[in-house]
Amino acid sequence: MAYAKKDKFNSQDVRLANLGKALAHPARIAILKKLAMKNNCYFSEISDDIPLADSTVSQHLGELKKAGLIEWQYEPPRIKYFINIANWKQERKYLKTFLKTK
Amino acid sequence: MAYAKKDKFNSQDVRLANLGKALAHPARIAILKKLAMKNNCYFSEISDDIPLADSTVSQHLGELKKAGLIEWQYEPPRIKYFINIANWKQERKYLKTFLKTK
DNA sequence: GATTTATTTCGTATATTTACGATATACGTA
DNA sequence: TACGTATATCGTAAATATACGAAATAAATC
Repeated sequence: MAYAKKDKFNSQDVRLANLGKALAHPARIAILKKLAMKNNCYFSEISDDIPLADSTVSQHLGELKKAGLIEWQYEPPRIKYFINIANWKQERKYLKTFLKTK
Repeated sequence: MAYAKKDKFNSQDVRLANLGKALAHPARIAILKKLAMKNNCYFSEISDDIPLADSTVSQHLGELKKAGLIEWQYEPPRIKYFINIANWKQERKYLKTFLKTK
């Protein structure tokens, strides 16, 4: 397995890399910016802004969920998305500490 | 889809995503941390710390060069690496502005 | 000129990411 | 129960990232 050696990395470094990965696509940056500005958004409000198919936007939202950066709530027939403030603050703090060491 | 989806992404978002990409692997995080701590390092000092083949470490250094985050100097028969302070500060500022909007 | 040392580049295999359309699901409403 | 709306998931193709060892490169030294 090509990636077995990744296990040998420092867990702090893995964590920062995972955050980097979450931010590594302009669609995901745009989603986070929009959620930050509006506090919360329905899926369609997000996908209207992103030049990709709805299914792809949904996939990017999935990445942000996986990274713990966003949460969602059913509001039938729609779904409301918002930033997971606690996690975001935590990650941001982590990242800031890293940025400071330079 | 209310709007045309062929529009390109915002260049600011692309730039942030590129920074995220540069930070999206633990080896690259580890390299940056080490360079920050020691100010500069020879290739071998870096690769000794990273659980990957030398050629792969070189590849990761290439990614960091491409992102403009590091510079190097030939010091035969070795190569000294160091952080590109000006660019790093610029990118960090960019990222911090993004982080603040949350 | 040949050898040694340090590092990069090449060739290539495999994994992961990104993208789309089609289909499925969940739920309110007729 | 059937239908419409909003969104997710599936299947899959194409692009990109990651990893390694082998070979190439560059400069110092023998």
